[in-house]
Amino acid sequence: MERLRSQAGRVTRSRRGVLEALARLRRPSTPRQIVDAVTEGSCDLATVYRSMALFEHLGLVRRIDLGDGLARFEIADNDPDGHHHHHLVCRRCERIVQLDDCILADMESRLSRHYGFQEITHRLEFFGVCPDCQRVRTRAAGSKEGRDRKLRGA
Amino acid sequence: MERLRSQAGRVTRSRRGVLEALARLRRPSTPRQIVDAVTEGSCDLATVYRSMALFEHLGLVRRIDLGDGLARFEIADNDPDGHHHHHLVCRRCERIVQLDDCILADMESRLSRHYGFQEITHRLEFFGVCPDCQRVRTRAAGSKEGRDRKLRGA
DNA sequence: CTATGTGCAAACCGTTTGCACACAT
DNA sequence: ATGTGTGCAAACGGTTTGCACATAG
Repeated sequence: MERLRSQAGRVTRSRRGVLEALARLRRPSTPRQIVDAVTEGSCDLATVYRSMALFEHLGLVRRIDLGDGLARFEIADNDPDGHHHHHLVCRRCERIVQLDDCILADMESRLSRHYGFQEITHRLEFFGVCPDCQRVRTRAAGSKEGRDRKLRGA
Repeated sequence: MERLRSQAGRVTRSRRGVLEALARLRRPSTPRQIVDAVTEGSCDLATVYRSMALFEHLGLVRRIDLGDGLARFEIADNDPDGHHHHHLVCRRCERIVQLDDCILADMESRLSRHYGFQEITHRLEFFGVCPDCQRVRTRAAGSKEGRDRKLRGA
């Protein structure tokens, strides 16, 4: 929030609401989920998109792509840049596990050496069926909110 | 093609054309690129989507997600199932390098043991700036076709 | 007071679908 | 002959944008 103030951004009710909502959700969330989670007053979808663009730019938020065509965002509350993580996502319910270490740094430097590419980054997600969903043959076990799309695995 | 015939699918001009086009392109291609590459006669976008869905189901084609919101497909000419690969994609031009070994199998089994997830798969892509594009400060070096969207890196 | 942010509605764009016609078998 | 596939155009759904109004500074 101070980050905003100092960087020539205005602190509005919407922006505060959106950021609080995202913090409260405490998981990678879609713009739709975010508007629904805003408590005081309401907030337009367009505003969420615009805020997310801004926050991402400021490094307050990270965009996650799970390959189902929906944008997801999560708070980048860890150290600003040095740290990123990947996810283990249940194909049936919404469960998402954070994986906190990433072993791909040396992979990247090897690729750089081998192919001459620079500024290499990566995108890595794992998909599977979580323990709860293994028990319930058919459908999601964990959460109650409506499923949107099936996640296609790698 | 025989795969189609045997599996209760009809061998039509469109399907042949689409598959040939994809083979000729020899890289992960968007539906748009595929229609444009069909030589004999023309083919509707909808047909490409339908054919890709079918071919993917038959294991003839793989769907690639590079995170720019466009579907891409590539021929799955390698062995049907045991083999998959990842990509190293230039953020500026269309260059895509195939990475032929995947070191994540044991990572998956570790995740399975640790979190209890099953049927684990993954999605892994690397992004960077290819050697040619490093020389040309501003724009794509390699190919001539119009850029659609910038690829957001991991 | 004024520049920035917001809501609303329309535009966009890739993808999917309904339907009547075409064609492989 | 007939059931499957195709083109066309409309529908869809997430995201983006234009514009007039609201508001933080």
